[in-house]
Order: sequence, then structure tokens, then C-alpha cells
Amino acid sequence: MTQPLPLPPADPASPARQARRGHGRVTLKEVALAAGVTPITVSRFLREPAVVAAETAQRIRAALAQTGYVPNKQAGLLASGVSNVVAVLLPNLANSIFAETAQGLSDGLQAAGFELLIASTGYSLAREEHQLRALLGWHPAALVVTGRRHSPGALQLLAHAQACGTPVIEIWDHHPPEPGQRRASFTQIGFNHDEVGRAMAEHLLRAGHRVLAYVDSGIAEDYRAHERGMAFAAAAQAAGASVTVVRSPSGDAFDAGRQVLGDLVRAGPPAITAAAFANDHIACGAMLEAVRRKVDVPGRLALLGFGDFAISRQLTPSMSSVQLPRHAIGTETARSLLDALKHGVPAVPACLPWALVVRGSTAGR
Amino acid sequence: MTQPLPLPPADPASPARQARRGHGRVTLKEVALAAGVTPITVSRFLREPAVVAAETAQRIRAALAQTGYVPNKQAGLLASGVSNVVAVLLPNLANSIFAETAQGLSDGLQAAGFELLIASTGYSLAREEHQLRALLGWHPAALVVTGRRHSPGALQLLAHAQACGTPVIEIWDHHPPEPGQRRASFTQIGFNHDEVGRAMAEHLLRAGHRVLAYVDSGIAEDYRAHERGMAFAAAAQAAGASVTVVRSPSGDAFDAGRQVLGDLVRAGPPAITAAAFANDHIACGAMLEAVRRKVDVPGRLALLGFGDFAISRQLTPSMSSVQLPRHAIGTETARSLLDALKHGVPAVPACLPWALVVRGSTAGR
DNA sequence: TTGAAAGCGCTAACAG
DNA sequence: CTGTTAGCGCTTTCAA
Repeated sequence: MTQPLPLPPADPASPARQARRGHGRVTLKEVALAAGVTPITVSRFLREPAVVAAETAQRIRAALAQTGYVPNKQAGLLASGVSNVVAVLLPNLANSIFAETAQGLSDGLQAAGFELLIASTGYSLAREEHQLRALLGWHPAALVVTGRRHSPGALQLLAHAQACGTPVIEIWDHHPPEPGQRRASFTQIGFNHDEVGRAMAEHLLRAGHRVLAYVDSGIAEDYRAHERGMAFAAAAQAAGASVTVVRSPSGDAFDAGRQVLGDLVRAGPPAITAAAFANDHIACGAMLEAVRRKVDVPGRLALLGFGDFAISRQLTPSMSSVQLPRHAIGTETARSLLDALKHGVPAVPACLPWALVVRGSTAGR
Repeated sequence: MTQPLPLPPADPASPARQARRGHGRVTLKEVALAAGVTPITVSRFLREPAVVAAETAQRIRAALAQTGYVPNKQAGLLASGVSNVVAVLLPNLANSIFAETAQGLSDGLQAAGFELLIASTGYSLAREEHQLRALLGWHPAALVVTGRRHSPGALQLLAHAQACGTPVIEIWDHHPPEPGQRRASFTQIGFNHDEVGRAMAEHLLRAGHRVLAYVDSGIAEDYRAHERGMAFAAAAQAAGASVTVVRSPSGDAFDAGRQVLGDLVRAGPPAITAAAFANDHIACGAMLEAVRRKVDVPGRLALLGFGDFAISRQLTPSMSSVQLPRHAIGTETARSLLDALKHGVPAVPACLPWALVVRGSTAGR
């Protein structure tokens, strides 16, 4: 504080300094003092600049710049009773699949003045409930969670929030309610994983495969991957094909895929001729190992991924996969949420399109 | 509200209902009413359960469960004047490199009761300043930003915050202050990108290469990648080698790498015999294209990546790269921050280790 | 061990 | 167009 560093918005040596609280932050009152008005006028100017007189506005503007005022959101939200926070629970942020959804949400919500409070659950329902409890303390304007599976406690919290008028959206899923199970229903924005699993099976069946495998996610609570696997197996078996479900080992997904490939080619007789995977990383690992072992893909073994990650089209042969509305889930959720929040209506659910992209790894017959 | 759904923590049909505000949230006062004590006692119990009488505690516990109380953080933080929020600004979340740092931060801070407010800047200093302004409104306990380059406005905000006692940490960088440039100094936790650039050059020079290329990031404001490139070029030229710096095209990084490979092999005479890249994705793209074109790697062209992404060790030949303390930057920052916050001392800077991993793509000579 | 009073910083409502 | 009054939900003194 000895040398006068250029700190225009709040020079520590300026007269505004001594007016600060213990925490050192400039408050509305101090700005008002500097501008020669009352706090409420400054508050008004901040929210609706047009409503104050031109010359008053000028003085306030100067005071604002001079003091380096930053509004305290805690206080603002508390006083107004409205929240501009949207709480988001994702299984994972490191996984680019969800990061893109977060980006989509952010794109759609930030422009409308909302802030995102993002927490990751690590694919654990227990952690989801824990995080949910923490997030709820911010009294968010809306709640976005991943999937339709939640712990009983989380379900109660979500139902309670929804009953109090807070929109709750389940993303990355779109599923009709189970007949027997009575549960609160939330708005779902995503796609049906059963359908995807079936489509994956049908694609392989259509190519003439009769001995199939599904390589499931190594993550115990990746329910959506398990669901696709169940639907895949059911569809294949209904068509008279056989299906082996293997769970991929945990750890690096590429390595897991490499490891699984050994089991796949060793299996039988009858030999497995096509495998579907819980995600592209595992599938790509298997593909790389197949290339290394000179296992013919798709001749000896066809491979079908899920997620259509950037690397998948780059390998040789290129990986057939399922293209997902990763970003759209975010933007659509934002759109739906803004609508719901603005007009006080419930958020509308949406079933978003996906596409099975056929490439070299399952080509021809 | 017609059928009595099981909502234990706050049955909308319970007596607690009518006690709710317009926003429908249970407040401390209502819990107190249900427990037959005053709000302050409940508040105390929540923070220091041991300090209230055993039977009072019992009643409060029951009231808490019955009402489904969720503390309002806005109010709590406002009243106590302390913030448990750490604001984090990252260039990008979709990029797993930063997602891991965020995870590290989260791992270290959540246990200590802090919450992360994460925003992404999209590698734009302008957006950084904007986001910073928004984040500052939460009056965070600490500020974590990426890199040492900031807009003048952001610099003022950061300096101001630091002057007010809020720790400010710059991550992913560790650089001595420029002699001529007078600027506020913040705690840096990361590594020196000049050193990495030099090490990359030295590795290739040591392998006998004399005609080099640096494939820079296509992102204009990825200053750290540019820095590595400058240091790379300077070191190579100092050793008498020639260096061509090319900027990778924007868009999919793998495709960019593929595209760049054409230019690299076409260049000369003298022909470029080794290329370093701003990141592994571009490098892998180049590698895949080299394999496709049957360009011998490393015989005709050695490739050296940066970041050591999961895919890099999987390709054939495997990619030499620079292993980064992605997660450690997060955990170390958390550690440093907790220390600073707890003892009121400034956060200590740290220079974290990285390692050049030699694999097939730059092997032998 | 519990309570009463006061206030965090800001914003609704109303009044002028 | 501006100010007054009251209070958001909670926590900090202090006192009982």
C-alpha cells in the first residue's frame, strides 16, 4: 500500500477507503454517500438506470467508478427473495460428454442472467444426495439433475423442491414411468436409453451377427449404460441371437477396452462376432488392441461404440457409434427452464434425437 | 397436492406447511416453533450441537427432520460476513485438462466446507473480466484464476480483492515477474511454460534434429501455448537449429493435426524432421495422418505432444509428451488456500513438477 | 444453557 | 423522480 498502484475502481488510498467495513467491501451506502443520494436511489439506478434523473445518474456513475462497488449478491437475493442460481448435478465433469452439456446450459442461461452452480456426483447416488443438500442451501431457482435414478432421500428433496415451485429437470434420460412404481415425476430432457440399446442390437443383427457381446461400463452406478445393455441383450435374444454381457474393468477406459478385447476373441465357440460398448473410449481401446493383435475389424469382430467421441472417427477403421445430443441437452434444458421460470409454468419434457452412425468398424458384411 | 406422497422431510400436508413463506421454504423460525425454542437455539445447535442441552437437542433434531429444513446460505453468509465460496475461473471445462484441476480443487476444498463457483472464460480475457465481475458479487473467500495474463480491468479487480484480504491465486503458471512491467503480484501455482518449451526443444535437439517446427494452438488467447512455442523456438535457434512456427487451424483438434501434417511433410528443403505441438490432440491428429500417409514416425518426422492425454500412449507409435500436474495443481491450490484462509497469511506459491515422457514418436535416432 | 437486541447489505412497498 | 420504512433469514454480541 506504499506505492500508488493504479487501481481506478477502488484506489485504496482514496477517500472511499475509510468508509469500508471490516471485510473491506464497498457497500451501497458508501456509493450513495459519495453520490450525495440515498442507497435506494443507487440500488434503483443499478437495476433500472432509466428511472433516475440524468444528472443524478451521472453522479452515481461517478461514485460507482470511484468506489469500485461490487453488488453483494447474498444481500440482494436475500432481500428480493428471488434466486438467479440454477443448481446442476452431473456425474462427472472430466468426461467431455457432460462438460458439453454444462456448456450448453451455461450458454443458454448466462445470457438470461442466471448463474450455474455445478457439482459432480462421481456417479454415486449417495454423493448426489449429499451435493443436493448443499446446493439446496443456495435456494436455487431451478434444479437440474442427471438421470432418473436417485436415492430415496434425494427423491424427497427433489419432490419437496418441486412442490414448492422450483422446477426440477432430469437430463440425459427420457423414460416412461414404470407402471408399478409410484414416484414423483420430474421433467425429463434427454433420450431413451432402451431405444438406443435396441437400435445398437438391431444394427448388428441386420449385419448378420448372431453371437453378440455387450461391454458394460465399469462404473457400478452408470445406470444408463446398464439400461442400454439390458435393452441390447433383450432385443438380440428376442431375435434369436446370443448375448454375453461383460463388465469392463475399472481404470483407464482405453486400457479396459484393450483388456476386454482378449476375452472377446477368446470366447466361444460359438465365437463372438460383434460387440457393442458402453462408451467409445472402451470401444476404441478394444479397436486399438484388435489392430495390434491383427484381429480383423469388422471381419472377425465388429465393434460398435456409444457417444461418438472425437477420436472415434479418427481411428482406422473408423468406429461406428451413437451420436448424442450432448450440447442440445444443455441448451434445450436452458430453454425449457427459462420458459418455466418466466411464465411460472412447469418445464416441458423433451425427447432429443440421437443417431447411430455407421462407419468402418461395423461396415458391410 | 391431492394424494399424500411420502415426503418425510416436509410433507406438504403437514402442519408445517402453513407456516411457510411465499417461496415455500422452511425457515429457522419455523423449526424453532416446532421445537419449542427460539431461532437462535436452533441456529446454535446447527453450528455447535454440543452446546445445547441434550433434550433440547433431541427436540430440535425432531423438528428439523419433520420440517425438512434447509439452511439459507444467502442469509447465513450475509449475517456472518464470512464466505465459504471459492470462485474459480478456467479457460474451459470441456477440456479434460482443466476438468481434472477443478476436480482436484473440489477434492481439497469440499472437505473443508468450501463450495466452488466455477466459470469458464473460453480462453478470452474479455470474458474472464466479465465472469470475474459476476463472481465477485458472491464475495468469495478466495479467487482462483488461470494464468498470469489478464485484462487491465480484471487486473484491477484482482488487485483490489487482494488488497482487501481475499487470496488470489493464478494457476497453471509460474513465472518470474517481467522486469519492466510493474504489476501486482499474485500467488502462482503451476509451472513455467518457458522451461517446458525449452525442454521440448532440447529433447528434439538431443535426438539430432536440426529442422524443427512448433505447431501452436489455434486459440488466439492460449498464451501459455504461445509462450511454450516462443521458448521452444528461442532454444532451438540458440542451438543453431531452424524452427518454423505454424498455427493449427481451429475446429476439431484431431482434424487440425491431420491437416497440419501435410504442411509439415511438404515443407523444405530442408525438410522438417521433428515437430512439437501445443497439445496432444493436435499431435495425435498429425500422428494418425502420418500413419495413413505412411510417413515414418519418428524416422521421417518425429512428433512431440504436450499434456499426455490418455489416447497418446495408446497410438502406434506411442506419443512422446509432457506429463502435467493437472490434478496436483488443484489439490495444491486447495491446500495453499486453506492454509491462507485459516491463518490469515498469504497463499504460498508453488512450482509443480512436470515430466517429458519419451515414447515411440521421438524414439532413438 | 438459552434468549433479546441489533444488524449484515440490499430491496419491496409505499409515500412524497 | 427520490426518500422512508420495514424486513429478507440468519448470526453476532451481550445479558439472563
